[in-house]
Amino acid sequence: MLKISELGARTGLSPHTIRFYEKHGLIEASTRNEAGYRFYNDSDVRRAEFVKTARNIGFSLNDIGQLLSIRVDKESHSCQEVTDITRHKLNEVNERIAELESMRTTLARLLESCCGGPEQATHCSIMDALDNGETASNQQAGTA
Amino acid sequence: MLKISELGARTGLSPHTIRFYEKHGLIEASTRNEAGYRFYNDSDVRRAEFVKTARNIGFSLNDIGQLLSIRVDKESHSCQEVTDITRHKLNEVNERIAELESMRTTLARLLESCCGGPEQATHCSIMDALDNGETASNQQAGTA
DNA sequence: ATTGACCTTAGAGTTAACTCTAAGCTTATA
DNA sequence: TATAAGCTTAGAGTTAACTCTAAGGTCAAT
Repeated sequence: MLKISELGARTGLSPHTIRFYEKHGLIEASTRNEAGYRFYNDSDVRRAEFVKTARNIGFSLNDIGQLLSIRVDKESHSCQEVTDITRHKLNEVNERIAELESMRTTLARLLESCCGGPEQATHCSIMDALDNGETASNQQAGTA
Repeated sequence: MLKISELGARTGLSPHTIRFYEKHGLIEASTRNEAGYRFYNDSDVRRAEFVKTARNIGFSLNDIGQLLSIRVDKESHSCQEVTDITRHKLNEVNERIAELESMRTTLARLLESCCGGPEQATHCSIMDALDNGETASNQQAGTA
């Protein structure tokens, strides 16, 4: 039976975070001593490790709550429910990557266009581009 | 001279957001009428459009504040200051993309491993993987 | 018995970037 | 002249996931 700081050492979560997760129904201490101290048995530890793993992968606490409710009663849930959650997360991740890649393209183009030196920014091509409303989907060509 | 809702239509920002940006020093209305209504001249509009462009690219409001302080006095700032801000943002974006790609790899692997069907989740390979602490940097091979 | 480390709770604070509300003027339209 | 649409302010609420604080009780070691 582990105390909260020991569970923290085991999982890499702080005691604060463990209590926070408990408040949100993700982790529980199945026993307490007379003084109210939390004690975690093997099953509690495995659940906490599940939470940490899912968190590392990038699932939100809300997603993890859904995965846990499947985990405690697998017979009543299907693989499809699990893949739905996973696929939904993958879609979110893909969308976010696409946004960031668009930003990356624009930022890289801006950096290429500017000398980056100690010159006054009076004719800085990055400032010009921002003034001219240039974004990823809107590259100006030439000098009009 | 545009009223706040007209500037909103021009930039795609809501009046609420424009006031919020004003509170943070990003946008200003250089004149007000007797009743206190904001009016935006051409220079104000260009500044607001600069803000919107920078925002679209992905700069934070804090970054934009720095870019604006260069913009209003370009002679006192160098191209290097501009590229420093840009490069820093690009680094952030690259780091975040790397994290998300790691998540994507793991999520895709999980999805491939699971049938995704109406079967009970009792032996779901995604649930098993989460129980076994599998992450992007930690692929288990075989059945040990 | 004392000290220090650790535990408890409720609740507030953090961050970013909005978003909304309430109460009350002002302006434009019919 | 109504009336609706739009403007003003200060300030509160939202979201996610923590993170910290205060005030106090407990436990292990000396």
